[in-house]
Amino acid sequence: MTIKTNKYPDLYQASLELFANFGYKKTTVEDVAGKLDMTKGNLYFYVKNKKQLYEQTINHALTQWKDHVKKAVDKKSDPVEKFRIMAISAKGYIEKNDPLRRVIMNDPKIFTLSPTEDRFAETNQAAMTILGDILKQGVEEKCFYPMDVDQVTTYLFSVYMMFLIKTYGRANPRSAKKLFAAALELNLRGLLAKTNEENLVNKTPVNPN
Amino acid sequence: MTIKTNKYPDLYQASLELFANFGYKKTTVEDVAGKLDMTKGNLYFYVKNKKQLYEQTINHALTQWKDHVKKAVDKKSDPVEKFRIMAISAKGYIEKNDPLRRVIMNDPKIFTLSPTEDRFAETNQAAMTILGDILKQGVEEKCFYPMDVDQVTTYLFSVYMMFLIKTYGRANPRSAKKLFAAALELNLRGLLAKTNEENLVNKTPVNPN
Amino acid sequence: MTIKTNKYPDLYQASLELFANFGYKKTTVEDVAGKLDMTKGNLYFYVKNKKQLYEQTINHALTQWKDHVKKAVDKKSDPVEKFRIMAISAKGYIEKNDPLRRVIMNDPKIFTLSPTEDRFAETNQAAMTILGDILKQGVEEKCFYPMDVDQVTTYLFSVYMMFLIKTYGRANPRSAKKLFAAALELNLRGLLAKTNEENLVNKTPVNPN
Amino acid sequence: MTIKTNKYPDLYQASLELFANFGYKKTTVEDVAGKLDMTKGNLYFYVKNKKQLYEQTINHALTQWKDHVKKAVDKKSDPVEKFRIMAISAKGYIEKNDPLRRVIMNDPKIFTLSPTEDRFAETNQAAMTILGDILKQGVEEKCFYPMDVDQVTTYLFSVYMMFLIKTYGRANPRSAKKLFAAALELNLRGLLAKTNEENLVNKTPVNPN
DNA sequence: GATGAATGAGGGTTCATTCAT
DNA sequence: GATGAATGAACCCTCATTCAT
Repeated sequence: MTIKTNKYPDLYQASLELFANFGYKKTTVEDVAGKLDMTKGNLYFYVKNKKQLYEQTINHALTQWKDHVKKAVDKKSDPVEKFRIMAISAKGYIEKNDPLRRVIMNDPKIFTLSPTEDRFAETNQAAMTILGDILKQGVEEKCFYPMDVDQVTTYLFSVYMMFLIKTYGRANPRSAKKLFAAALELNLRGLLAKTNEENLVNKTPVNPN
Repeated sequence: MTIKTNKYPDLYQASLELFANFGYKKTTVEDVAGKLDMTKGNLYFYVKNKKQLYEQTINHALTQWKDHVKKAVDKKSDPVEKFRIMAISAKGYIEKNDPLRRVIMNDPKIFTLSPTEDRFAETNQAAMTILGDILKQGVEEKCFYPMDVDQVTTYLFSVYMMFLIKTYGRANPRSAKKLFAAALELNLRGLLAKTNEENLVNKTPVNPN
Repeated sequence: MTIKTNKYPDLYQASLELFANFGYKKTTVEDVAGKLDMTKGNLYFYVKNKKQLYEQTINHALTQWKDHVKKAVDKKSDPVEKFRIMAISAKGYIEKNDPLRRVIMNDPKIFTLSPTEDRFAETNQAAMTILGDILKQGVEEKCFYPMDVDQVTTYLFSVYMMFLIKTYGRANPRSAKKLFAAALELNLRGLLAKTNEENLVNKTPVNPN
Repeated sequence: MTIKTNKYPDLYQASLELFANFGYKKTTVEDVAGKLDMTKGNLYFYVKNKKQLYEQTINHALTQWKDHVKKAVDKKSDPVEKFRIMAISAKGYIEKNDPLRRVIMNDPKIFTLSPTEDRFAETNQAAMTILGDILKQGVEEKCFYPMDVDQVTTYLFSVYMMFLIKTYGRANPRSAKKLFAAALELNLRGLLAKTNEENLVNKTPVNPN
């Protein structure tokens, strides 16, 4: 009795890699099928059309990313710590998941600020909530300055995403690291209430690997 | 002697609008020719191929944007003022130039952090220099904290670009304005040396229109 | 001993409706299976292939139509009466059996005059015989003019079929009724021996409902 | 200086023949292009898509048929003569234009009684008008019985079309001829006012070739 | 400068049919 | 009897690019 194998994980992986390497247009449905050792026709048994294959693939990958960060953040209790660990774990994940990074880089609309035309609204919202909760907590506990949490959340989320996407995997990693550190410092400087600035002293090492 | 009318301005405008509306792939060479009341064949007299048409068009538009900001910045002398006016005039320009904004939104690679594969390296560099000079001056005059100017320049430049692109033209303008103000404050808070924080009081109105 | 339910009646009905609505080409085997709450694969247990499914379905429906007319005709004895009742009952049946009508409308080859390539030769022959017998009887009894019965049978049969198919179910029913009456009158005028023309006075009402 | 050759006549002919031989579905756009010694791509320069190619082709052919009949009818003045010559010339044309006949045979919807969904409404209307005018004239001149001209026109038109289409080219031509003669006689018998029945004596030979 | 026509290389989709379980 | 999966063969249509005139 064989275990019915769920083909979607493989499917999403193959698909993500191809879209990353060749972009949406140049990736053929036949390419994807070929990588899975199945025929074009059969691929259409699992997926409605090329566009949907693409969106499902990305959604799957984004969800995994978000879950990974969420898990890391939940281990800390201090907002500043949470903020740092969030930034670091998001960075760590995308550093190692190059295909996802490249796909996003080619399709900037994946992170839109307008929920209307956001094909991944749900996933993106869930991810933003992680950040929003940290800021909210920080403001309540007075370690962050009293800000308009929603606005700052939106801003920081979109900025971080694009920043991570564009920074890693390219140029030399050393300069990427410095860039990341500079950005993190700048933003934390901005966030902190003046009385708390001693927090700028780095408690969590930026690059844990 | 007849005045030979230079067709490129019209060409760039038509092209930009179409690429903005339909994206690179869906915009056909015939669309562009049609908008200019010429035939496909004739368009190839002016332009080598579709890709080059696209890049020339964007380069043209980016250069105009940069010149507009440069002109505004040169009118101020104080670094904080310069920083503010830079942010505001860049924002003002893109707010009114929707096609450019939409084109960039569809092609995130227009602003790359790696100069290697940057098709608009020259123009982007020139634009970044404007920002870099402001920061450098600010650090020298000790109104900004002593930072790694190149890193921060790179970070802020890319972050601002993407932020502007994604924010304006969509959602309601009121929320865009608030978002912009929050971002500007956050970044200035981060930049300012502690002794200068009274500068946070807004001297230049954020929204001059 | 379980009562094995014969699935063919349902199968034919579902099939007929789908072919009527979408035509042969656009009706997929999966559509038919779906309407019967079975899978494509299982449908192939009952039917050899799509083409055969189509032909069986039509043959089934044509046979029922023919039987209905036959039954009505057999109740009369006078040829003129028979002719009229034949026309009327055929019309009545098809008026109420819209799917059949639409299928025939989409596939004119169902009624071919050449028996060679007639996929429904047997059924069509049986139907034509009903008409032929009426004419023969009419000629023998001298109420119809002395004609070449086979030719006229063939002509009238095909003409009536196409006429019924094309007339009913569409446009407004009132005009259809008038059209039918005009056709019937024209043909009866043609058929009648001159001495019998008083028969044109309608004994059987054209529209008995 | 070469004369610019209009490619449409060849195009329509090639197209008509292929659609006649293989039907709409089985005729490939590539088949048509091949027959014209051009590429698929170039065919799309002349024609929007397959469906439109088909409809233009048929419309062209129907129009030619109609014109041919119209020309013949216009040479006569007596309604009975006109009626006969109309029937005969229509028959003669379709007898020799087998591709058109076969195309129509495969697509019964070409002659619809409902103008709504008639893709060839205009052409069909023009053709019906020829018949309608004859009947009207005949009624006015009292050689036809006083009928509802519109109804009878519609009936006779659709009946004749289908009859011609289905009769010729198939089976043996001898039986076709007899069938046609029988039909014509039947219909004329029906049309004639009683006082004019001597007209049934055939003045125009049925088969002039 | 301008045009109409031609080319050719794809790529996405659909579906009838089969078959192991 | 029934199912889910797999196959494979078509076919339509798009478009960037070229070029003779």
